[in-house]
Amino acid sequence: MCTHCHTHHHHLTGIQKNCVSLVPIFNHLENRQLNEVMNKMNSVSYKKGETIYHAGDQSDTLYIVNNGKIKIYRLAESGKEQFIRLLNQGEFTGEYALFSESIHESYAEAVTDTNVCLMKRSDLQELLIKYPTISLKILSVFSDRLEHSEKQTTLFATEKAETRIAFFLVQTLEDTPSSEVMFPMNKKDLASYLGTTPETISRKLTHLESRGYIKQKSNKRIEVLDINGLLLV
Amino acid sequence: MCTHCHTHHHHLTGIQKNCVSLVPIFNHLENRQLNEVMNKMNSVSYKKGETIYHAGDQSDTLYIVNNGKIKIYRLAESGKEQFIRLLNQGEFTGEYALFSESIHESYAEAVTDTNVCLMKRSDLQELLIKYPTISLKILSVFSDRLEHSEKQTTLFATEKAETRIAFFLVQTLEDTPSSEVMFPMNKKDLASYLGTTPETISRKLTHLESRGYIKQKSNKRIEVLDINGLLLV
DNA sequence: CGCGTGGTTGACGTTCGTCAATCTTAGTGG
DNA sequence: CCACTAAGATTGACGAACGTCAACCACGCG
Repeated sequence: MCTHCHTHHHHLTGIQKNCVSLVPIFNHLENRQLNEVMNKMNSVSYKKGETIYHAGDQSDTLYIVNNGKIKIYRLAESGKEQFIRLLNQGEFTGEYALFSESIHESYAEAVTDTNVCLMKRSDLQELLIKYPTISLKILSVFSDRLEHSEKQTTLFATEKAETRIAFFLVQTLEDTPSSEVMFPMNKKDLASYLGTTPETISRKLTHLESRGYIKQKSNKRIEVLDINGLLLV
Repeated sequence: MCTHCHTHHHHLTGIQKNCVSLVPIFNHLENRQLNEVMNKMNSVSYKKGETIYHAGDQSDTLYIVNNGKIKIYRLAESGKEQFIRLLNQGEFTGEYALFSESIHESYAEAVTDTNVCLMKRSDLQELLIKYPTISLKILSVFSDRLEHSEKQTTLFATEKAETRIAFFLVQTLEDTPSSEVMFPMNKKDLASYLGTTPETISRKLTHLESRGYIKQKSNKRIEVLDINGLLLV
């Protein structure tokens, strides 16, 4: 209910600099333009577990993660939570509220202590008109997300739980140099991201291990032994 | 395999006019600008059943439906087809290839005889830089699609087949004035859109009818008797 | 009038969610 | 640093939901 029960630290200088210069959608700008963008930013901190926005909240703000992690999730009519994505440093949210409806359909919650930079919709729109290349960057991020989301939908619609888990492992592995997957979330969130339950994840991981495809090192760490095997599940 | 086995009708005048003036992403432009956009457009016709692009195809083109219908679908690793969306007049596709990767991850196929307008990526990007308000329109469409896709993912991940079908009926009903839903596709495509099978759709519709929520008038036509009932399924 | 495609129905097996009991881990306070 | 607690993860037993396969039906088209 309460979206304002967080620690405010407005107008911190130096912090906004990260939000702008480290972020893909802005970091291609020249120095003078970067400064202009920075001046439109505010900054807020949230403690672990605090809610940044609720479904149903009015919104006209772009949120950029300065440091920390934010999880975006939805609630189905049935009340079940569905994990959508984890935002790391430099990633943003608020998009739907910014360009279409002005109320949120999802929830954003700080997973760790988190500092975010804010920009008002009107300021952003001015910037987009003034520096059209920013739009191109955002369009690129959007189309990536769209692609990802549609792939995810197809995965849910057509594949069984074990396949979804195997795919998740392979996909997560691609982002790391090692052969070890480290879950960025607990099993409950992972389960809701994969459209299943913690129990099923446990069972399927055990099954994959017994087939020799993976080795469970600890609760959140898994070593992948046979990628090709996983992909054939 | 063959993306070129279709009837070409390049440089038709008058047709492009529709593509530009009827389309939400362009129709807010002034006359002089509309003309400029029009000059960058080409036009191609496809017969019913022809493929417009394949997953894996190289692409640098925006496709706008001038008339007819196009279905976008994906193939899962398992080979199962998953229906993504139906494009009607004025809607566009090609986005992912345009702003991120340059290869398609989905398939586009003409459902009826169809005429589409084309614009090359480089031309579009020039326009976006020159007229930044176009980007805002596209951003708005993208965020709608993203919203829809994420909602769909949540639906698949958390709700059972009967609920998904009920939601589809209610959602489709919202677009029409009457209390009758007319499927724009056959049961096979509908099933793949809803992540289930034709058999299950049959059974669930029968079940919903026996509960008095709907009445099946014919194969593709369903009258909704009790929306609230459906929403509680 | 027959043929074919698409839709329906039934029987059956698999997958997976649910609930409860147990085990493990991490965090807290003495 | 250890003991205790609470939260999370695992395992088992069970049943519900749904996909699959096959047989059958119905409608549209030549």
